[in-house]
Amino acid sequence: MKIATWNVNSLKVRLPHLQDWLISAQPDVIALQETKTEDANFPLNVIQEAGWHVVFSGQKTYNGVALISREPPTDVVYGIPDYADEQKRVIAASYGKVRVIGAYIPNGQSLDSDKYQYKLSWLSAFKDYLQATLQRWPHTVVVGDYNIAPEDRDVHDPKTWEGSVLVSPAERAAFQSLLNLGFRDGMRLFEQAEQTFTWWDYRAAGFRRNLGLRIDHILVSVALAPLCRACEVDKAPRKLERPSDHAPVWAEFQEV
DNA sequence: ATGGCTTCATAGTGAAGA
Repeated sequence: MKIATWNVNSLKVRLPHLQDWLISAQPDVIALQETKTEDANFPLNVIQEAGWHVVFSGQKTYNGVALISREPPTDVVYGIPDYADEQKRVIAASYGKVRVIGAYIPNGQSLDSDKYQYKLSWLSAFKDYLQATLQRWPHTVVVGDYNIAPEDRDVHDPKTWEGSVLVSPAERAAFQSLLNLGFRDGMRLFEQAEQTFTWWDYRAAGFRRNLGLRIDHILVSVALAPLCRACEVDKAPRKLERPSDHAPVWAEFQEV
């Protein structure tokens, strides 16, 4: 079973890239973030006609998440239960015994911003949600754009990023507290090349110079981790014309 | 160099992203 995540930065713009990637990578489930599409405008027919199931939760201009799958989803849950949030950032579903949560964690903007406080409280609610999810579904993967680079080795130039969002001690502590619930950082289950990133700045030729961050993650529950066979970034879509600034990340699992 | 580029909403530019 292959589970992937991709911040597409507008599904409308990236639909051709997504269609190509679904064919070339053959994921069983892919979580999308930043669809930036109201549900009424979601390209449902295009995806269904290509043979996929899809559930989604979107809004105008910002945010928006979706889960595309080969098999139909069950027990679909939208948002974080009991956490009022107008921003469409979370969607979850089961595929057989495997629970998949797709998330677009807030960016935070800057350390002195209200959005940073929103990010930290959001992460607190998300943690409670993951804890409850694990109790019901031991085989859970939590994928998406976390907007957190967990360690300095996940940052192209830690000095440049010091004092910014995505790398602050509080954000990194929140990420660690998610792992402490009983998850592994999927990519860290395997050897990765130095300077392996999932996002590169559009500006200043960020991708060509590998000025990136590793902020898109696949968290694998401890029950599922022994079944994980690989976890990698696919940089190929980032090289296309008019790419998303994020690359897809995928993990392969032996059947549960 | 607090910019660079890209998106959306708009019909000039501004907000936001990371």
